[in-house]
Amino acid sequence: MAKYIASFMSQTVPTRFKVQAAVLKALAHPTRLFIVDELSKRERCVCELTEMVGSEMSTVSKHLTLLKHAGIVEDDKRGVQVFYRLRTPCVMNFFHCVTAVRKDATEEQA
Amino acid sequence: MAKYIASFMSQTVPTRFKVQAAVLKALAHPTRLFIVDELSKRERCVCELTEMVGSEMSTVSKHLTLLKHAGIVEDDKRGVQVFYRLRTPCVMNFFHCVTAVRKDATEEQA
DNA sequence: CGAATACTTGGCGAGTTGGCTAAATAGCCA
DNA sequence: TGGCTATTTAGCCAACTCGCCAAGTATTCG
Repeated sequence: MAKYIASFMSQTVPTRFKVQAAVLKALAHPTRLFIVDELSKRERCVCELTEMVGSEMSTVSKHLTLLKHAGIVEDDKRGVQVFYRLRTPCVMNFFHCVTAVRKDATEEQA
Repeated sequence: MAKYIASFMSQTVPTRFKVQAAVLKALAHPTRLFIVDELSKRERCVCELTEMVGSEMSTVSKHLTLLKHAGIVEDDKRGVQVFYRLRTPCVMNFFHCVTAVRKDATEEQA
């Protein structure tokens, strides 16, 4: 039965959802959310973020690379340091909405 | 060095980011975004969603369970069918913002 | 009751993630 | 040049994800 419906659509799950999911996936990690939150205040170099996060610099660097590929942050090498900043302040809107979902859930759900 | 900074915070990456990341993680899948988009229009039973998605019902059911645990949808058994609907219409705000991030990224990035 | 429908759960396998350590790379300065 | 600092890359491994199929549960109906 699913086959008939599917045949009506060029793809069962449209590309736009894949693209959006990729962005959400990039944000869906506590450390990366923390980084994004910090970068919403001001730009930071990798070493500063590493201190704040409290894991290995290589790990933080990987998180930043991932955020960069998702189009969420951009980098800027100055001397020996690499500074990261948010590309889209809009990203911060997520936080309010996500909190709302969560609050709702904990209030009403068992 | 990271240890000194970390010691100032009760946790290096606060709990609120873990909670928010969990919600984002639940949304970070093409099929689940598709389902959320459909449910933003009207409630649907599992069999309807299964047809639209085009995978096994067991797979769709698992996605729905995951969304339910994240507090994004709620279910309602009526007879032999289970209807799902969004708990928070707010979730749809994500879509506009995520699209903005993506558009930005593809325009400016190589 | 037994059969059919709608759904959920369990288990398996391929692929991905996220942390670490170690090694490579890049820029600065003596 | 060599040495130091900042960062990225590579390689490893345990844990998790997501698809499928098969089996289990629940509700309706004859």
